[in-house]
Amino acid sequence: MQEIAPLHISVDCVVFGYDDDGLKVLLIHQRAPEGQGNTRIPIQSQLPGDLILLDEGLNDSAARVLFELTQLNGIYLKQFHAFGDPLRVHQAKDRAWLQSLRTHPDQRVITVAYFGLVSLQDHQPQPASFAGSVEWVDLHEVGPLAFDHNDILNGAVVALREQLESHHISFELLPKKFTLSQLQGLYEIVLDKKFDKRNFRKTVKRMSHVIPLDEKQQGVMHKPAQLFSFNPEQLNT
Amino acid sequence: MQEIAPLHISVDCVVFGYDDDGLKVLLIHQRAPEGQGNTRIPIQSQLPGDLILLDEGLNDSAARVLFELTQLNGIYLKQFHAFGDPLRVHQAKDRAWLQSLRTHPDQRVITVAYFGLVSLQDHQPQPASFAGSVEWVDLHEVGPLAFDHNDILNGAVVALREQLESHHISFELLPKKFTLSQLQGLYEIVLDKKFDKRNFRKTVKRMSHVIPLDEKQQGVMHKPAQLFSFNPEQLNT
DNA sequence: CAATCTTAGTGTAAGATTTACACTATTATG
DNA sequence: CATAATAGTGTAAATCTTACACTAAGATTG
Repeated sequence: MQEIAPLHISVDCVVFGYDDDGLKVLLIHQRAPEGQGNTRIPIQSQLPGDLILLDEGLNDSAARVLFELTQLNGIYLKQFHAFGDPLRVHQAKDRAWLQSLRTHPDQRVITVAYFGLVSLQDHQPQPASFAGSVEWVDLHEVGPLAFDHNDILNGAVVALREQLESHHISFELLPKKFTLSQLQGLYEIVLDKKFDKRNFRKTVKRMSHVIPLDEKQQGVMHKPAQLFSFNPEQLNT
Repeated sequence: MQEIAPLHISVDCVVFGYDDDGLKVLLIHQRAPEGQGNTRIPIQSQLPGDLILLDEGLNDSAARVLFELTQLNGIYLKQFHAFGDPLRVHQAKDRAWLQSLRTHPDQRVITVAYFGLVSLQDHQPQPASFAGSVEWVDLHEVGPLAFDHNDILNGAVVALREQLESHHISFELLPKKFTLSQLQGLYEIVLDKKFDKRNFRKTVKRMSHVIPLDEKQQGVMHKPAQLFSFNPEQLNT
């Protein structure tokens, strides 16, 4: 019987953050390891991710890794695809970084990718990481990333679009109390498509999981909007 | 730096086969290994799957493993989920089988699951396998499977339902030339839902990738139906 | 306190899509 | 040539979607 060499498995998280300013992704800017002046490591950005532990489930691993790298905790995380090209971590631009970090830098790594959703108003927007600086980057301003992380990001955007309407996940990106204009803005930015205000509101009123509150927006220099919230009881209808 | 033990990775394939008789799944019936009378191995059915090779991409691996186990070749295969519960291959019912088969039977295995689609009329319906007998089992008659394969199967059914309408994959399950009644029957069985014949046909006529042929059904003891085919050029519209 | 700025909030009519529904047509068979 | 079995077709009502423009409420400024 053929002996099969074992491989490494990682998780990578594409965390989307939303506020009135737009849709962001959480990236880690690699930091050159200290005391290694000899190797010139090109500094790149990458998605938060790491190898999974020996007895850890995939979902648990994604939550742990994300917390360790970014301090984000308890957010919505959903697996969307496994990436396993044998050469996905073997491009020249990535070798030096891996050599500074891993005991087996040439080992093939298969990654299970998750997308996560966060309201930037309800979470600290600038978490810090020991592995490098962490920042929210506008989706349209993401440049070339390490490894195959641009592919992973693109896959996450597709998954987000597909699930926004079918899976009632928009509330993960909004503050607990939100206005209908915020909800509409979210849809417009994620789906890259304009909606008519009146028609959008008609549609929302048919959704039983969006419930109006007896409360108004405060501190805005215009007519304050009514606030709404999602009813978690009805999210799976 | 913490040393991370490498893990095993497998692929598992949920192959759906369709004919006028209904929707089937391809299962492998485990065969007790020869010359090992001492261990009582409970014989179970399972999905075709195996460990991936060291330098093999995930999609390639799924195609290879499926071919090796079932002789099926060149069929539509799509990844839909990775299953990684640390205990997914460690239930009592599965230990004996793995011990007869693997050099490291206690090693954790993460599996990347694919669903496949096949027209039973266009493929040999009873492929043979060295690992055991292979059979098409009606979806409603699938009993308890080895490992977590019932979970994987359920996930595949959900993925198939979600993608049938949005991704134009129905033609993978039908013969190259098919009648509108066959197409309707496929939708009814996969989505578990009845359609009105006239309304269904109106909808299909709006699909530019379903093209009528100048040909009729033969050998049926009733009015022969017109045949249609899918235009692969327009499948991504 | 009046004027202005800014976004919130609302209804209707036309067009498009979806739904419900029943009979005739064509071939094979006995 | 009668029967059995499925193919194939149209219309009217109901529903959903779309396009579209003005008034309302509060904050700010002069």
